[in-house]
Amino acid sequence: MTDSAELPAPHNHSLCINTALTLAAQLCTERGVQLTAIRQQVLELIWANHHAVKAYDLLERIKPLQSAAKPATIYRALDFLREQGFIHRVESLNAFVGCNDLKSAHEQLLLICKQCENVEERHADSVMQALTQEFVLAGFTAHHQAIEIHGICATCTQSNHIPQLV
Amino acid sequence: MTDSAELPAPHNHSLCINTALTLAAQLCTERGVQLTAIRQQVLELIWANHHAVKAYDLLERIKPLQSAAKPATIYRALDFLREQGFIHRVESLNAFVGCNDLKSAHEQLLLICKQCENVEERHADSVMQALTQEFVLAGFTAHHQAIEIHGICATCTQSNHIPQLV
DNA sequence: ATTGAGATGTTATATTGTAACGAATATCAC
DNA sequence: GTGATATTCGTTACAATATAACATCTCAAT
Ligand SMILES: [Zn+2]
Ligand SMILES: [Zn+2]
Ligand SMILES: [Zn+2]
Ligand SMILES: [Zn+2]
Repeated sequence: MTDSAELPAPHNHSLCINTALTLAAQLCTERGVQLTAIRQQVLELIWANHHAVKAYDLLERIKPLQSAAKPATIYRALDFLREQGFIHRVESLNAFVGCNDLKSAHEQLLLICKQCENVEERHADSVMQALTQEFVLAGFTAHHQAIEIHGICATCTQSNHIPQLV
Repeated sequence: MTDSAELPAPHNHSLCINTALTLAAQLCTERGVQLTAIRQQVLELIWANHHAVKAYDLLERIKPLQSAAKPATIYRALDFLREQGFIHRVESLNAFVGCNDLKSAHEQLLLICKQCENVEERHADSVMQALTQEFVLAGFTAHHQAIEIHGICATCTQSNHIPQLV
């Protein structure tokens, strides 16, 4: 079931979803925290694609499942999912995206495509090392990092160069 | 006129302000754009210290000078100052800070202290080079970058280790 | 059964940011 | 100078994002 249009590259997105949900459930059990229906549904909605999703969009989308949902419903679920490291907040978009590496603690380096709106998460050691050097030089103790790059992704760059069929 | 309390390190902050305002005025002339009273005042208010300032705080602070000021007044000035590269938006705080290097085009790398709230701008070539490599690897064309690191600055780290006098 | 912790429901409000349109002001060609 | 043009600003209204506060529910441990 490959989905071509809006994904960072043609790929089996069901696998993305399944992996994320399965691992999240597993980690919650290990940690003795509850992946409640609401939390699970919000996580699944976030993983609908690789876009960054806005809180109020999530609210609209969850209403069919949770008719009582209010802003606090969403923000609480988002808080939980962030605390557990299941999602990242995209600061420059006021939006949220699924984390693609639940197994390792890591800082977020996000490549955000202006055209297709996909967000690709990378884990560049070289960048992090250079950054760490920079902190140390400045005597700064880092607690949390947000690295967000806006531009055009590889897929869009390619398709921009291919003449349209229609 | 050294101000000790809330600055990244004891320094002559009047110099920060003067430099920023003088250079901004100069660049506006060169570019044929207008540094109007409102814009100048907003820039000066932002440079009151090295904190990131919120738009609505600026609004309150400018009202004595511009009694007709409304949200749009501030946001327009902020848009202008950002277009001209005189300030940076701190995405993770929804706030704004003066740029400390008006002479060179550059991406923003901000060290944000949770304790004193000062924001220090750095220009780390090593980080940017590592980042660029990462883009190229991913086939990504970067247009705009935001690198924001939250933690504790050198000054606060030191003063935390010094027993309080009171 | 009682209790306590965590999760959710609910209402209200705070904070951040834009759209739209007309009036005022600066700029430039003539 | 005068009029045409673009830019800036005043003003109103509203959209979008996020949190506070308190009541209620659930469920497991005692
Ligand atoms: Zn991640
Ligand atoms: Zn793209
Ligand atoms: Zn700068
Ligand atoms: Zn500090």
